[in-house]
Amino acid sequence: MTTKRRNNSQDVADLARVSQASVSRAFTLGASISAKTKMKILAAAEKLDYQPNIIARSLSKSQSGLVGILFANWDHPKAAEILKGLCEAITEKGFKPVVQSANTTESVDKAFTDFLSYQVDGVIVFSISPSANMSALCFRSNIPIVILNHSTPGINASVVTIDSTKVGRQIGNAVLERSYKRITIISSDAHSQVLSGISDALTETVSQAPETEIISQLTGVHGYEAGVQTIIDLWAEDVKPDVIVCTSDYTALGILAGCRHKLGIKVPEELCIIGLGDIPVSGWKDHDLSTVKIPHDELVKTTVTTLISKIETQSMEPENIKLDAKLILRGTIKNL
Amino acid sequence: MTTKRRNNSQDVADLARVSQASVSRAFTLGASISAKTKMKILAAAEKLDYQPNIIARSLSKSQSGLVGILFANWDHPKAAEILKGLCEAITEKGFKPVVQSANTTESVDKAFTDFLSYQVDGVIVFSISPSANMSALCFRSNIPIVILNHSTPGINASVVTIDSTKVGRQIGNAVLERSYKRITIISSDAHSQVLSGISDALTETVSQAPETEIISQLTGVHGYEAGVQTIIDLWAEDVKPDVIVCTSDYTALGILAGCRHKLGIKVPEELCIIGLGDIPVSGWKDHDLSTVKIPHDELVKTTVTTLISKIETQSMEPENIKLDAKLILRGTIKNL
DNA sequence: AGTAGCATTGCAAGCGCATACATTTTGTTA
DNA sequence: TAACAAAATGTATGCGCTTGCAATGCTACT
Repeated sequence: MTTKRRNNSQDVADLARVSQASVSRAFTLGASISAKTKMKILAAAEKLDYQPNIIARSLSKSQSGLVGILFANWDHPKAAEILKGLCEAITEKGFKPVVQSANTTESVDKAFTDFLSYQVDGVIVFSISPSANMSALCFRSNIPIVILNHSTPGINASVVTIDSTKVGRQIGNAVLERSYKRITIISSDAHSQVLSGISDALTETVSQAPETEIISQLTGVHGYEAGVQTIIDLWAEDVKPDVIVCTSDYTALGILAGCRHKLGIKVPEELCIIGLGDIPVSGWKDHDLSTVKIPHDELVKTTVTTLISKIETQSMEPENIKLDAKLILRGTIKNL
Repeated sequence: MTTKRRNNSQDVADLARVSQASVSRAFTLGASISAKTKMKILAAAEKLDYQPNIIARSLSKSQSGLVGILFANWDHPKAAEILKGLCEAITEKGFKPVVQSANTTESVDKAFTDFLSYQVDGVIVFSISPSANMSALCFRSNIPIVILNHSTPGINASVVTIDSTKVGRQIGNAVLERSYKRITIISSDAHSQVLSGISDALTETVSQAPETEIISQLTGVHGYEAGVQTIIDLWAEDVKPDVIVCTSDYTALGILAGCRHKLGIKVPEELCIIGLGDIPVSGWKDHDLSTVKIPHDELVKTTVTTLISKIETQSMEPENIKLDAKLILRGTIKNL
């Protein structure tokens, strides 16, 4: 079967008896063309199944209309929601998202060179940071980068995150008000921007109250099962905080389950548990977990808006944007 | 700031003192070029941050290397996993995924025309079907379509789904073996291919056993809260099946919670509950829900493989591929 | 009627790369 | 060493579109 060529603007031009340039103008918003010939051209285009070839347009305008999304953390509880938001916002701005999955250093670099090859007009990175090399390369190539939910110093890119310092203070205050004393922090990712923000602010806040202290900080604990095991281990080692702050709801739920079903620890009387993320399950009656609601939607929109504005103004100035998250107090912390 | 042009193959050619064509060859696998000049060119390219411009390559080869993904159902419990799998498999095959979100008829059509404009080499559609118009247009344009997890008759596209008929029979047999008699089917999406397959096969299977029947079939019930409410309503109306088959785990979990916490119905003694999807929560001790494990990974890989092979062979022949799903019996059905 | 001034259209030159074809270089064999 | 095949390289054209510039058509005004 001979693959028949798609119709191009010349074909339309021939049918409509105009020049190829006029066809181009008919499909360019605000171009100089009379209503009459435009009609004629659109009719011809319709007849020929013609759609402008964006690849060719990209080439001649030297901008692709493509935005690269580098998505690292598919296990994030809101991964789908976030990616959906990114894609929709990008589309709405008249760009198209090209999605790459990557989490190792090499694959991230590979993804970036691919993006460069595809002439993306900008890049959004979720939950990971590009290498210094790549961010420098993008900088040289005038391709703005916005990083969502992660941050590495010394990188030439804008960053959008929650204000984890504020969150840390809020947690600290909530805990103090309820006279909890001994705190343990459990996180999955030691290098998380969010963790260090919360951890620092929490430390600072509680250190001002007598007899209050952070007795331990565990890292690399990730997921429900790990949570169950962790609380069992802690109690076995006689490390008994009365507050556990967890940078993941799943882990927090595991800890909660361990307390209730394995150890018979009374929550919130004996132990207060605070998660992070407010995944739907956390709100279910069965669990009723105190947690931090992260304004994902807002984060996502801000990320896209920031990137597109940089693309359009050709600005490579890095910005650092922090949005407020909200502490939600449910059954796993004492009522006041 | 004057945006400096990215270096192109001519720049590299000049630096390496070769022709532009040779540069092109240096970056084309299997092209006729000596190792020596190739080295020279790659060195020059390195020095100039040069990467071949894929947009230009696409134009001259008239194939973009882009695969459109039309993603409709972001609420699917495995949405992230599925999209990740699609993106990674596509990338691995040397293509790039362009993701569009769409669920209304108009937005789907819009997404398709966008895909056409971007000259995608193929399209994957998740959980929705393109309009007859669009699928015909793609057919005319030689752009193969593979639909994952959905199906509409009379569409010129390939389809990859689970073999829901088999699942229906398995459920039917499991239920019969345990002497449950009265069945209710609850689904979110009345038009789901999966639902009708299961429903038909289940009906057929149980109809061969005396006194066994499907007493009711509810549609449009979606999510945990809806599940809770549904079971309450059923009992209030005195509609009391002893098996509930649910085409969503979330809904099934809601029903389970309603039974245990609101109505005091004993599961699995008085009521058997079977979900669909095997989301992680279903496996947790707290719930231990019987369900159907869908081989998402395999579905995804098959989808991509099928599409790419069609792209490469220029085949527009629709295929209908069905994969086996596995019934997982846990605590919400009686042990044998 | 003549013409300035503007809107519309056509013409042609790229955008960066691939590739058919022509030409040169290399390697092989008698 | 000559002669020829094969490999490497160069030349030139086209992919489908945008856009600067030139040519044309139209309107209104003197």
